[in-house]
Amino acid sequence: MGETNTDLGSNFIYDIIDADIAAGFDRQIHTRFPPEPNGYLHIGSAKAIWISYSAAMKYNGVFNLRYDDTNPVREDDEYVKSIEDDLLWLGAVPNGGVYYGSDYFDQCYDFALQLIAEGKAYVCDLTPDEMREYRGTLTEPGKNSPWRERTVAENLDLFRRMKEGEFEDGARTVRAKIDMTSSNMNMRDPVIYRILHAWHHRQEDKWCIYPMYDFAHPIQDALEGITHSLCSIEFENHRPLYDWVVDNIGFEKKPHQYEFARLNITHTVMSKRYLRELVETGKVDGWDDPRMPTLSALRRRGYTPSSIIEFVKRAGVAKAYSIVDIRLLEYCIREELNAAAPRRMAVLDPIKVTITNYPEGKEETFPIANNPLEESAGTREVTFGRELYVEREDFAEVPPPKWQRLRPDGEVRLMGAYIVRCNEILRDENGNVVELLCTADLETRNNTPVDGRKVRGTIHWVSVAHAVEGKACLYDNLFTLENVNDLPEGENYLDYLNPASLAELPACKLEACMADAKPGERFQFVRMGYFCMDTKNAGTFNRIVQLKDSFKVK
RNA sequence: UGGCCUGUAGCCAAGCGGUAAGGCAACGGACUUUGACUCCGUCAUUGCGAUGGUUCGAAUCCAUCCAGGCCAACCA
Repeated sequence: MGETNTDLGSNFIYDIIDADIAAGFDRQIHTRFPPEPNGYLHIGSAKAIWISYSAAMKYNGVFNLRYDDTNPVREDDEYVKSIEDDLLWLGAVPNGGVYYGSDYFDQCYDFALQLIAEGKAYVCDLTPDEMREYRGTLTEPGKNSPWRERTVAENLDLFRRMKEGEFEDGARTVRAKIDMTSSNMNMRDPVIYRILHAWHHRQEDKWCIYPMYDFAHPIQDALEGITHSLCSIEFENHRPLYDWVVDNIGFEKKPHQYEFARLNITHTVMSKRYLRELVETGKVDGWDDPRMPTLSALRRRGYTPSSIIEFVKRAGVAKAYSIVDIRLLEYCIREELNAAAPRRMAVLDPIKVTITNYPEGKEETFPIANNPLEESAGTREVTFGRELYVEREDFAEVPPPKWQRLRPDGEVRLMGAYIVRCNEILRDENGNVVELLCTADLETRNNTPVDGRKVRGTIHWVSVAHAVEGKACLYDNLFTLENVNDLPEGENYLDYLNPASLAELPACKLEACMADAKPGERFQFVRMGYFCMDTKNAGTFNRIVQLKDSFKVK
């Protein structure tokens, strides 16, 4: 999955597979990623993808992409397209193929027929309310449906007529005949087929009955030859039903389900339902709004696939509920960009600097390394002149302890160019600093001072006459909730992750920016201490600058 | 208050009866023409949710308790 991710890491899924192999398991390892096409993939999806994909790769196995499209009213082709794009972007090539759960509807129907014929499933006429009543509660057993003992012939007839469209939505269901007294609610005669006259994005109007997830999923897995069906932990309670379906249909090669804890990240909303709500209510510009935790948004922000995979690997795979610090994600992109991304100098909040001993009209260029850590990145020529801008926060009139940057009567290195000394501060009528008058040590010219004195600080600068102006889009984190750290003791902030909280979603702010880029050159930059980085492959975490207005901001 | 799952540092996480890996974060310091990076150091001193027990020896086994997660859609 990308050259930087040949190391598949380790997790307990591998241990399970190792144990299977040690016990004589002789089938080729086969996994799958089964998203429902009802939204865009997000960084939590990346974890699920990585777990299944890496398990297949580690054992020279097979990895399928399968759209789990058994609920026609929620699914859409827009999502199908985006999912495949994002999956491929991550590098998780489905070497086993791309499938649709709905393509197995014929088999699902036949298997349901088979279960009915064997007396293992029946057509139930209970209304939803009645069914709820008969189901019992967490602490009380349910009771058998009055329709549970219908004859096989009658069940078969009814099911066929359900398929023919004879009945209204919800009028009847097909239920697996298991155990209404089970302590596992999923085993209390679960519905496996429902009537739903709806347009399916792929099957169109072919069907008016649809198999439920618990019935369709194990069938899909078995049919595709999946050996290890990996899913998140909320399906743990469904495993007995999964096995029931596999066993009672009588698949020879049985897939097995294993669960892992899903990914949570601090300050980040991962619920697809809420994400969709943000999109649909227009609180964000779309699924790829830079504030979203979707893969498409992260891509737009400049996160690389490998940095996301690295994050997922470092966060680990276990069954314990956890919330990973988003700073780990930021670390992963920082680590990668630091090694590879070309740099530019940039100034967001400019303060003018005039080099008083530098002749008016004169200009010269300095070669500056594009990436000091990577010689092959080469250099660029940056034009220097009498009038410059530097970052306002690189100057401190009253410097704090250990201050290394510009200060009154202090010296600082203009990166790649001269050492300058601040001699005078010019102010407006309100006393605000508007300009610094400096002198350059013209001997230094990108060298150390001839007298051997030490000048510690180094700051970015741009030439007033040559800097390229752009738009900066600044934002922090993904969804940041205000005062998250000030929540009452003992309260889980995830409780606050609801649409009401998200009303406070921070807006993207456009700010001016100047950089030593070429006119029209597109780049994002990341501030990491005091440097900037570029570009189409670069990413971000603390702040982003986009020189081109490549996305709209409300 | 039924069942299943989980509980190791601020955040993740390894550990699977032999004396607490690693990463992120944080904090010192060195280096530095990016206060970045890099480097060095500190960071669970009998402590692994708690309490008992078994054992020469327990984070690892047993019991009880506590805390958190999931489950009562004709969603996935």
